[in-house]
Amino acid sequence: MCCIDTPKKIFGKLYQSVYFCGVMTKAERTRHFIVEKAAPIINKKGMAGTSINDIVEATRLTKGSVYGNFESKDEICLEAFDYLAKRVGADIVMAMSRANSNKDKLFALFEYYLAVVSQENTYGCPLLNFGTEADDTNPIVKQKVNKAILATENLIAKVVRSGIEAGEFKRSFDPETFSIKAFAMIEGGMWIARLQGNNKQLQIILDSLKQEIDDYCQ
Amino acid sequence: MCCIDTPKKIFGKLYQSVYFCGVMTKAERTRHFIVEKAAPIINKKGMAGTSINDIVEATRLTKGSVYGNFESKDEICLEAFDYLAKRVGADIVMAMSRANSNKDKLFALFEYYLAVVSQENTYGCPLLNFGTEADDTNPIVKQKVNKAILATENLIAKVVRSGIEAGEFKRSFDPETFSIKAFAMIEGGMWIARLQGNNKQLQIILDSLKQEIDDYCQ
DNA sequence: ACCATTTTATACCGATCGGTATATTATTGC
DNA sequence: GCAATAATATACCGATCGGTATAAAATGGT
Repeated sequence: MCCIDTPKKIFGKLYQSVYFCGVMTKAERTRHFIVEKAAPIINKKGMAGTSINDIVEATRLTKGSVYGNFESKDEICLEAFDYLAKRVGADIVMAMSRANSNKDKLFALFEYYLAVVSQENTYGCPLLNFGTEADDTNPIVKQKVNKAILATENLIAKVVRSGIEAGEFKRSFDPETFSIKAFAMIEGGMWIARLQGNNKQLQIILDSLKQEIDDYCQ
Repeated sequence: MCCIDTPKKIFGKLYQSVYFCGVMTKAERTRHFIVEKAAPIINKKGMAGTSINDIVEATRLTKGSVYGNFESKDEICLEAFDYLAKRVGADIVMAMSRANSNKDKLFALFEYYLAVVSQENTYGCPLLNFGTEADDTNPIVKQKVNKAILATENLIAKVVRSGIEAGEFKRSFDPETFSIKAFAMIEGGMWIARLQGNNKQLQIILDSLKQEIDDYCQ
């Protein structure tokens, strides 16, 4: 589904890299390009902490060019969150799809988070970063994060449910409780890992979740 | 230890409220007053999202007056975090001290977080708010949050440990693992509660922690 | 290859940012 | 109560903020 565009020289500047679809118009591709470059910066420095100039520098475009494709900084932030959330969601589904049993799907989810937290240029979970900033300031982002939380929890609950139906897990394994608990532990654990600068506590948290799953296996 | 100062009229403006100690100099009291007013704003809007003007308006002082007491906005943010973290810590110790058994101390901790999350003008846990913003931008705040995390976890672990020694909990109850896990769940749970606008999931998370404690009681 | 349309760069806007010099006012030690 | 000191308000600084008008340049349909 993806294709690579030849980098274009405009006014002597090299400014585009990878596009997701060749049938996009120029404007759509540039919009996507801007979001792609802005998203990690916003995830790192926050919405309030990121200036248009940061985005201009990262894209190597100009302010007029950025505002030719977006109404406002706010719109860029919204699309940046959507982009990051969609990517995380896709990566999780991908990681889980490779596992065969439902237990292994849950374990794959844990491994994904463990891998992502130590990755360079990732700057932590976008749900946590955007969520904590938005909860008292930006109701639109807040609602988007809220939906993403519920979606992730539902994903976990669904796996547990199909594990029960497949006879893999005991019937006493409560999908809703576990999904809520596991998600809170993962987000809390990733937050701690980033602040501590290591995965020690996150590892303990994920091991504890794995233990709980094993206890519910039959 | 606390005393109430008569509100002072200066240039016709009423600008001071409650001080913690009467032997403070005027400057010390004003510093404290500024921190007291700024802290909830910074906790709500973030360090980058809060302007000096926000603090000027909240204190009803002037910019020159604020900068007469602080070197920079950064210094205010640091003291605001210290103030909030210290207050949370003191409230937790207070809540726990009223309980007799170690189990009840842990339950009291949970109740504290449950109460705080629905409180007006609280704007969520300062550790989470400052921590997520600081982790990629402000190493000093990052370290402060880091220390506060460890302190809280140690507090939990200590209660579990003395519960084991008192014969209240089984020896299989691991203090370190539980404290890490419980803290991640609480922070994650509070974060979710604030975004969802209700305590439903936090309640489930805390109930799950209580269940685990009960399972380790003998 | 041309021309209408889209997209870009330049230059600029008023507002606000964090921060400061200074004069005025309040406090404090005596 | 007075002088020395501390704390405050006013006015202002350059830089940067988010955003825009406009003209030049690139794109795309024919």
